[in-house]
Amino acid sequence: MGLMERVAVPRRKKAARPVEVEAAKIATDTLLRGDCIAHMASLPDNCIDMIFADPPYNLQLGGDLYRPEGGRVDAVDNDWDKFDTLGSYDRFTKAWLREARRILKPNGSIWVIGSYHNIFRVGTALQDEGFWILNDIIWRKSNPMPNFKGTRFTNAHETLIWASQGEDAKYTFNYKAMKTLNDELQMRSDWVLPICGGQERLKRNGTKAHPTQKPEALLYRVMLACTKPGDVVLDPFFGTGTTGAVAKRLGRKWIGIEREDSYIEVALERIEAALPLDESALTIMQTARQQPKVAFGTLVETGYLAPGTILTDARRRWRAEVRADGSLAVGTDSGSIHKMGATLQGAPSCNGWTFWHHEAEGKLLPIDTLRQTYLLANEP
Amino acid sequence: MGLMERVAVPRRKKAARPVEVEAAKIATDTLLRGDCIAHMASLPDNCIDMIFADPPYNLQLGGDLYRPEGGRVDAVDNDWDKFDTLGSYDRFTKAWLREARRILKPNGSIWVIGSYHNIFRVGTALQDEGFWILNDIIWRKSNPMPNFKGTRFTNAHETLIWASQGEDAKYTFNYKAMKTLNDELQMRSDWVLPICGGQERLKRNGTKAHPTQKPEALLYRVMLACTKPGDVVLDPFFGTGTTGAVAKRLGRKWIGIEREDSYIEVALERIEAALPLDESALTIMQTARQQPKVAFGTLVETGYLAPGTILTDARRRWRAEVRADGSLAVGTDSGSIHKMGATLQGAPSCNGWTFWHHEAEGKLLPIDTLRQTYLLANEP
DNA sequence: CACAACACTGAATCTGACT
DNA sequence: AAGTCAGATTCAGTGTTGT
Repeated sequence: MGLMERVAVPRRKKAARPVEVEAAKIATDTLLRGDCIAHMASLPDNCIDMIFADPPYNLQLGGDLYRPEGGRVDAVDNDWDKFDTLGSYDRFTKAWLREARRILKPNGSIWVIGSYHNIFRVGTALQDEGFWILNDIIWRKSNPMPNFKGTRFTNAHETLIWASQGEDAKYTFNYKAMKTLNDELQMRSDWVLPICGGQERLKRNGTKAHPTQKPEALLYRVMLACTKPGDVVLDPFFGTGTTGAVAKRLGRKWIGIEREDSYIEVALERIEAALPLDESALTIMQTARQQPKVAFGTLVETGYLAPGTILTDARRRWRAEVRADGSLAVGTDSGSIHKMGATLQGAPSCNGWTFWHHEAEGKLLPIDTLRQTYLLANEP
Repeated sequence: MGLMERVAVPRRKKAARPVEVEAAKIATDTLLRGDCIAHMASLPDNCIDMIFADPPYNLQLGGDLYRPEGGRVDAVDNDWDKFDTLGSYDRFTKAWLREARRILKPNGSIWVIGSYHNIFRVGTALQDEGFWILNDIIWRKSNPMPNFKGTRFTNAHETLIWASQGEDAKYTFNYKAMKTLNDELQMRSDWVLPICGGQERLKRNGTKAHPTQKPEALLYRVMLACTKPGDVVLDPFFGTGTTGAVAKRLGRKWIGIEREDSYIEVALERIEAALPLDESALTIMQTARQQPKVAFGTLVETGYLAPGTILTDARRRWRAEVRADGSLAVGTDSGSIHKMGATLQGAPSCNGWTFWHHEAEGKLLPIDTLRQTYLLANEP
């Protein structure tokens, strides 16, 4: 039946391990004028690190609707046509998502923003096309437009979906940078940010240049979270170029696609004026995972810790002896610092670096401090 | 093509103009044991004023998840949350929504709660079946479970969809009650509420009676917003009966459908004990007023402070550079404004907001003044 | 009895490099 | 492809135990 065929897309597991894809050379920091599906179709496979998309919320904004046959949808005001309109929107969504998926690298990720009018169609299409949703993010507007009629709740948020290429795909997530940005607490899925206004809001002849210009702070957080300096960011619905301006500022490369001449003009001026940050300001907090690894045995070899030293846990409940090969001995048993910590506690795993302590200057210090000392002294 | 067939369901226009339907007599304040689709099928047309539904989320969890301290996360692994494919989940969703639509009065409305795993499927199905989405509501959890592995953003919210029978359908919305509840400000589409725990969390033999019990405050707000006293509220996924307990308290009639005996037992006891229209019920709505906390990183994101800016202490003894992620860099060391302030002074802690200063109009001002400026401009 | 310290818990799609 | 193992990772709140 039709429904099953539609959703039973086999999950691509292509990114389960490092993929050696030759990244094609493409022109970046450029704006492509015209239809986004056609332009994406002209790009090679696996060339984009991140896609940020702010697709039209309804079909009026979308201009010509996409139809496989190439026909054009007329706006007819009856119920049947509204269903046809949902179907058209779905076809349009699937068409651009399919191209997006093809040009996105195996370890890239995609962001799409929308409101309740379209975000459920977009989310469903993302899943149906094989993307794997990582988070839905709520942009909570700190100063939304009130609901003047008092007929509903004030619509005070928009929704972003963040997805990878598949369940087992890798993706970039600068965890520590996000945690730092949020005063040392994990960044949550709800982001409080003001709407775009004041000096930032672009105007032409006194009126706003674009009806739904996104705040740069939103793109800033997205890019800081999910890209590295030098990554290529594509925005298929470029509008007035918020994505390009932030990419330039953050030292990322960008490609924008836009069909409206009036937006293009504004976008190019704007990006031209944006100032890139210098490299030192772009440095972000690294997670421990990203730091160079030091084997425990290295500390023994290099004399930071002598064989025969007695290690204990913080409460001195267990004792272990360091051996010359970097293993720990407890009674007749022995193994790595992690394995012994886990075994003694009966735990499934254990970080030996923080579990085991040594006596130094009358204090009990985790052996992790020795590793830090070693790293400082031996940094490249 | 399959998609068109799927969405081209003829829409019932029954709600386009005032409808004089004889409301059928049905038994209320009762729990129906068994499958929700079968039980809904046995109810007459147009007999329900509001539906609140908390369907399975289809979580698709992997293996066990362990906390950093070693404990195992007690995950949802119930059979009722398992579906073979997205397609089978969609068929299930459409089947219960279709019955729900039939038994819901023309001027009734429906609420469905979910997470990113299922809410996009649900929203799409609602629209395809002809429901008209009025709002999507974000339940922002004040105390969500963290992301233990640091792999994504903390999943700190769930989404509710509120929909009427059609674009021109009337529906109940107690605007003034919501405004009063929100300190005379329009109720927004994002609600901050704690998860269900403590005394409210129902237990059997010392363990939670239901893995996903919803807080009464959530149902309280939904019912207060969208029903009148005496209205009939149906919950097709009744669980431990939060909907029934709140309905009784607020003087609404309720019908619950549930197939798990263990939940039914708990639900009946609970509703029996609930007091109708108790004055104390109002206290559950006194949600913690969220103090406007601003992270230092927000000032960087929103352009109040540019990356690369040099901060100093009041006496200009130390200098630090602001980086893109809101961290401060001093030499090779870096960290949050608080941590770096403490480190440099050799103090156990430090209030970075008052310690660090920036140059503005020839004066050295604490960065706390920037925070005040931000709050003035962006407070709702 | 007060208070501090510790233990436990919540709708979670929760590692990665190497063999 | 599956197995092995090093080792990184948590927030707000409730309830219990210990001093």
